[in-house]
Amino acid sequence: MQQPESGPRPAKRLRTSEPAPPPSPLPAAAAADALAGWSAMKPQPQPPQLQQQQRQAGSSAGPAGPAAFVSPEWLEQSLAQGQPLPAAGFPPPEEPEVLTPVAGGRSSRQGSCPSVREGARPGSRESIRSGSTQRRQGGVDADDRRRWLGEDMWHEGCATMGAVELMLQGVFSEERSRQIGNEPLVQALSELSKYEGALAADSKLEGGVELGSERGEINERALQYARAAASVRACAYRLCPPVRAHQLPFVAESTADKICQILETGTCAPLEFFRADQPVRDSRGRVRPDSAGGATRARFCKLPGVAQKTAERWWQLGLRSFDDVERAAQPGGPLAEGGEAPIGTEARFSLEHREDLLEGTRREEVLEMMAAVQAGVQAVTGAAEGWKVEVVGGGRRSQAAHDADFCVTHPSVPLEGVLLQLRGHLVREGRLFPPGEAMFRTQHGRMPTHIERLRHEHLRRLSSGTPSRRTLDRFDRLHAIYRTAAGRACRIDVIFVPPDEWAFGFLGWVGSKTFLRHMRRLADDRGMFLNSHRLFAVQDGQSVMVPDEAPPRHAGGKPHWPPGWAPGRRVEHERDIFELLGLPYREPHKRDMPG
DNA sequence: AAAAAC
DNA sequence: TTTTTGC
DNA sequence: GTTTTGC
DNA sequence: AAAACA
Repeated sequence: MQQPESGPRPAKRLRTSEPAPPPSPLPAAAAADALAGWSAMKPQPQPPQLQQQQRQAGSSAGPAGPAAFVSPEWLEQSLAQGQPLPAAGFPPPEEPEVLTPVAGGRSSRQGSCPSVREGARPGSRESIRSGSTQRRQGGVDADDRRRWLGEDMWHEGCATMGAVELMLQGVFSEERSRQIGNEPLVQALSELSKYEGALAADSKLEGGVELGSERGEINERALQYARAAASVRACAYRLCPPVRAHQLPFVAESTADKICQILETGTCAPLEFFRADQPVRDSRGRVRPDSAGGATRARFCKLPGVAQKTAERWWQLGLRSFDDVERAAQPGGPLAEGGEAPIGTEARFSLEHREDLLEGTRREEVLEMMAAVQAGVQAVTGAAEGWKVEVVGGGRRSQAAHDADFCVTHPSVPLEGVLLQLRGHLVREGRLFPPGEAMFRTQHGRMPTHIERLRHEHLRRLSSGTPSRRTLDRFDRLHAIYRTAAGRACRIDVIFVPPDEWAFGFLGWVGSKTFLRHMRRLADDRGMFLNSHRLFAVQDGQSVMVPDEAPPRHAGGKPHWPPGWAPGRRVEHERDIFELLGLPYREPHKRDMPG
């Protein structure tokens, strides 16, 4: 009933300090070490047939013309949407998906206590028993929480915590979710999130009318689907219809409906519209402006150097495939020099090398790049010992990664300027495509004074309540394209993290994005401020570092040292950050919340 | 926020 | 000035 | 009912 | 779209 990974949390060792990370092994050994977790993971097994069904649906696009057969689901969903749906996603109901009732005996109570649930729509105040009895946050009752989380992860506190904290008790592993049988649903919700994300172009003004969809920069729909996808991935039992609202965190009526449709038919209305490049409708049945071309625009966005704006522009020029874009970039075309919307250097390169870039990075390529970074920092600093180069990002969480990310540190060599030297070194060695040819961006020189800036930002958030623009981290970073020995082009990111911020930087670069959002929200709920550099709290109107200058806060913002912690102990490992936040530790491969 | 492309 | 950049 | 949603 | 808060 304890958190399986965190071990006996209370009886933690009490250390003073051990400032220096262990010296780094030779490149090859370091590589093997960093990737040790991979060997435990198996190559992708077969996705269930649900996915094949979905693929087919996507390929034969087009709205429902004079369809020969109309399935009940098609009719139902078309009516719900107020418009005819693309017929592709609604095959004749020859054989309804084999969906056994919930596995493993946990289903015993499923649907068997309607007394609480039937009238328990959030809309009806009936569901909230005058507040006194076990007022639960997040709408999910204790039984549902327990079934969702699974017995292994469940503990007393889970019954009453907020939804964000509850989510962070979960295990987010694609492998686990696939074994349970929920991964196709996760993929469908994640796909929806990506389509929404690709639309996020600032549609503030159009024809002088505020469309009001975007407040600030967060895309609420993409966020919502990402949360739902994460919630499903952590679900301990196989979901099968009917899925009730509030059966799992971040799934209420609307999402539960879509989940049921996906489980029953393999798809749902918005998914089919996106896949067919058709505009989707909002919950009130109105066509959402600028929502056409979801599938194509999301595909364009996969190229480094292409994001929402460029994807939308290409779509509006009538381009529907990479081949179209390539033709348009030929002399005389709209994307050529002097044309209507000339293609940028980075996008042009990405287009040319799309076969490499879209395939993702293979294990051996990650190892090759890591060895090159390791050798590079040794060469440019003359320090042969002590460098730590770790794989972070998706490559650390799972086997599949679209790029290679590395965090680099050294216990004693100052990191200032090393990034620029490394960059020059790798270009001279012919390993990086040079600036002007491909993506080649660096950020450096922001580390001096960064702590004071972060304190300032922390306080500004508190006082002004301004949504305030986001601040990315201030580490020296390189974002570029690496040329492997075999001549393949791979996206690479290198991040220099000072040793005293290692745990925070590592955590922030391992992700996942959705996981970090939850962690940072929890810190906020606790009255703290977490970023890739530090954890902060407020004391006497000052921004103070946790745990160096003040104890962490717990529920209600109360200062409290967790078991094993006392003034003087410093954050050295990722696990320390989980403990300060009162969370069970999760290995990187269990932080794979989909986005 | 800041770099780079425009 | 606009667009993209990370987890 | 209103605000927040990551940094 | 959902949760937390007022």
